[in-house]
Amino acid sequence: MRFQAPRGTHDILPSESHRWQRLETVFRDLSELYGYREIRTPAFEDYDLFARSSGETSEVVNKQMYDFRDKGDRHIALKPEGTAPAIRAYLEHGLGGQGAVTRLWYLTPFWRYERPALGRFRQAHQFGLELIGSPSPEADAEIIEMTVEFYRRIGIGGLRVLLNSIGRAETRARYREALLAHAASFLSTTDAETRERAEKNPLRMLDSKDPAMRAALDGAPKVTAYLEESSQQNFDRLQKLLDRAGVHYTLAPEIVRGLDYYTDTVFEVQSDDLGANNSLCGGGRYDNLVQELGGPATPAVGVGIGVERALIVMEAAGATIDAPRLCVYVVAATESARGQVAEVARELRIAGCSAVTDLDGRNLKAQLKQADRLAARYALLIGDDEMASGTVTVRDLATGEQQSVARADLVEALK
RNA sequence: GCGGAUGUAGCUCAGGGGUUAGAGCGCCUCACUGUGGCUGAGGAGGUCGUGGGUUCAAGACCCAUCUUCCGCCCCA
Repeated sequence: MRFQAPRGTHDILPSESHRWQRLETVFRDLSELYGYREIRTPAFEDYDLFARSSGETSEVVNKQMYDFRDKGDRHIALKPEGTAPAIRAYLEHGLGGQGAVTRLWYLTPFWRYERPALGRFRQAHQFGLELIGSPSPEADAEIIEMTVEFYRRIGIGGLRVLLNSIGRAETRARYREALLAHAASFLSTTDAETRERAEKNPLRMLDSKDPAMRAALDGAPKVTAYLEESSQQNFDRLQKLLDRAGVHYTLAPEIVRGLDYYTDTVFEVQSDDLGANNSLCGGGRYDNLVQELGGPATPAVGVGIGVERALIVMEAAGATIDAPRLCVYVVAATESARGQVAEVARELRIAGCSAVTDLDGRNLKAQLKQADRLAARYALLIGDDEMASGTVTVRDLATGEQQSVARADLVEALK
């Protein structure tokens, strides 16, 4: 029996893990620059945490959760997103203190039971930012600016940043009715599935790919026309702040997001290199979530950035990341030198120089071949001659040039 | 959950009922017993995704199932 990784999951192999490491470093450095601190939450949580936060009728909760009963009959779910666990931990440990603004970042796997396609997996990863405790558009701008800066730093700038405001919960309820009323005649002629979906979440109609639906929504009221005064003011202010920060964005009334907890600002970054799943990241403001999860009324804003999707777009954009190179391969040119080879390798590693040696008694040629394959910068040859003279032969594997270096000077010579 | 394509060597793929299943790349050995890459010669490596069926005969045809890929839905 040969096993395979479960459907929709992937091994990250040595040939690509350095790309992941690079993205992680960029994101971590950026987050810390803005004063965010890392939070790590468990892989699984109480099922109800997600049911309550994302909305019982949302797709994620409805059909995409990996949930199960554990041996203590607890209803558990693998996390399908990162925000709810972060807020749960924030509340559980009183991170907000007496109303302080809290900045959190994380890197987390998440799980959704979906049919795999381009950029869509059953286990994926996301970088997340949560800025908790500020109602100001300045906070929204900070999150969006960081997101755009992240993409710039990994070499995929110039992406579509789509921005919208969906207002407060009450606003949205009124807007939903208006939208349903506009589409009523179309919905009465369409299939049951489409109708059901529309009634469950009318806003979803807005980003439908179905041409008939799009036609039916032609001339439909815009959510921005329903915004309350404070929402509109904040939205205007956010746009000014983004302009000032040099962030290019497009107003996109069709961006509504799939999770119920969003309020006012929502945004998304898209790319054409992702096929049907063109969303690179998604975020927005969620002013009711903290309270819904049992905390004090606390405004917050955040973003989830898809790691796999960022990598796909980087690949398509030709943004390459060099694999780390081995510094030296220490070769035993004669059998009697094997002890010395191990000793030299150990010294070099202490000095911070990566070193590999042959373990299986292979001959000189085979060892050099290994050195070549591992893309080592230098092969260090040690044989009877070198041992007699207390030297090491340093061979530059790119040029083939060799020079004899005294063992005492070796670390210095390799710098 | 629905639709389409797909699975043969480590990798990329050919073979479309008839001997012992092939190629390129990669790997190992030798030419070259203290020198990698280039060249030449030789070699290893396959339950043809899995299970059933049809047939004198199945890698090939049929059914089921799983994977991967793409689309729908949805989203990162």
